[in-house]
Amino acid sequence: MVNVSTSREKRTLNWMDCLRSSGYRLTEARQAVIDVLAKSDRALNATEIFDFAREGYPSLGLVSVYRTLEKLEELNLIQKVHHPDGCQSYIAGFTGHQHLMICRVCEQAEFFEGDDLTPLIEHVSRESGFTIQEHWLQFFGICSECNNSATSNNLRKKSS
Amino acid sequence: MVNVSTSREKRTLNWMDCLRSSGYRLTEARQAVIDVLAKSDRALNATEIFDFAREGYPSLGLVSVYRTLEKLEELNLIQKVHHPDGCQSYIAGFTGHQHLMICRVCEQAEFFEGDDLTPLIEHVSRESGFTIQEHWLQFFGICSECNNSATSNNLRKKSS
DNA sequence: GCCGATAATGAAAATGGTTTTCATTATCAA
DNA sequence: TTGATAATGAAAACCATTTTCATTATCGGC
Repeated sequence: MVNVSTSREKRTLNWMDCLRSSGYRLTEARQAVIDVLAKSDRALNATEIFDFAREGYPSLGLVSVYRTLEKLEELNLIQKVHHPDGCQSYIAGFTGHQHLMICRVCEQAEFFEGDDLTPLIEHVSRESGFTIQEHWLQFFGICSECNNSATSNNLRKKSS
Repeated sequence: MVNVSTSREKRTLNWMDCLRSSGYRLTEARQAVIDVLAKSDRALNATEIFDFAREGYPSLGLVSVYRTLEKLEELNLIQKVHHPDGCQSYIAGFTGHQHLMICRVCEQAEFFEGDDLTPLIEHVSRESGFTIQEHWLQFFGICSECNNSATSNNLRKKSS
């Protein structure tokens, strides 16, 4: 179990290095986007990133948010998060392919390792003849913190 | 392993019964949409459904497609399929919650049972303190048919 | 079988998220 | 410092979905 917060502070610098060493320029707009995303423990959509980033860099354009997201995803620094209603958001990736668990109350996200999935994949693959190349696993629920405040406080719930 | 094609013919009638017994009217527009979706072995998006359905019922409006999808989903007759690029499509559901395996070549979809997932959910839940309420699992790969034609024919591949 | 309340329809307009275009600006290697 | 060009922000374009609205079709009651 790896919490997203791990070494969140170094991440900003690390990402900028990645961008530079991939031949991309280091601009203020990109830094503003990276600052927001690298520090967040929940997935954010383009508009949210835009709003947060403009607090520190008001001249930022929404287009630059999309363009930066594109680059960061291409470099595997962030990954897409899919929501049941179809909306997309982005969260800092840890390393390689990981699975997400998302709290419906505070929206905090945690990664978990999915090694235990291998037997299922093999089983399904054998039975169906499918060659499985990629998988997608997300859990939705209530994190321990929100669980606790719910028991002590008996309500407090966000929209579904 | 349950193939989507199971009792596909009866499905159209069954869905119309469901609609009626839920107090919805039986209209030509709805039948046109249902005909398409009930017979498809792959997930279709609203525009695809619209195009296919108009072959048999040219006066159909796109809005009615969306409205019918809404009702069918509400009655748990179809389920949403999420694609890596974010687009949404719909496929006939079998019963209750099932997981999907989607062929990247022919787009055919097959359901598989996910009972084997329970230990993983319990494990993650115990370690993280998360109460897991819902999960989402999709596999992407190549189905056996497309696997075969690929080996015999060595190319033939759709866009990623 | 007809009637009438109203659910459902299709066309057009509105909306909202994302992408494209383009002239201007900023970055960074030489 | 300079110059090629990557990156920017604003505005327009796009595209899927939703809303609005006047018209039409369904189906229970007569």
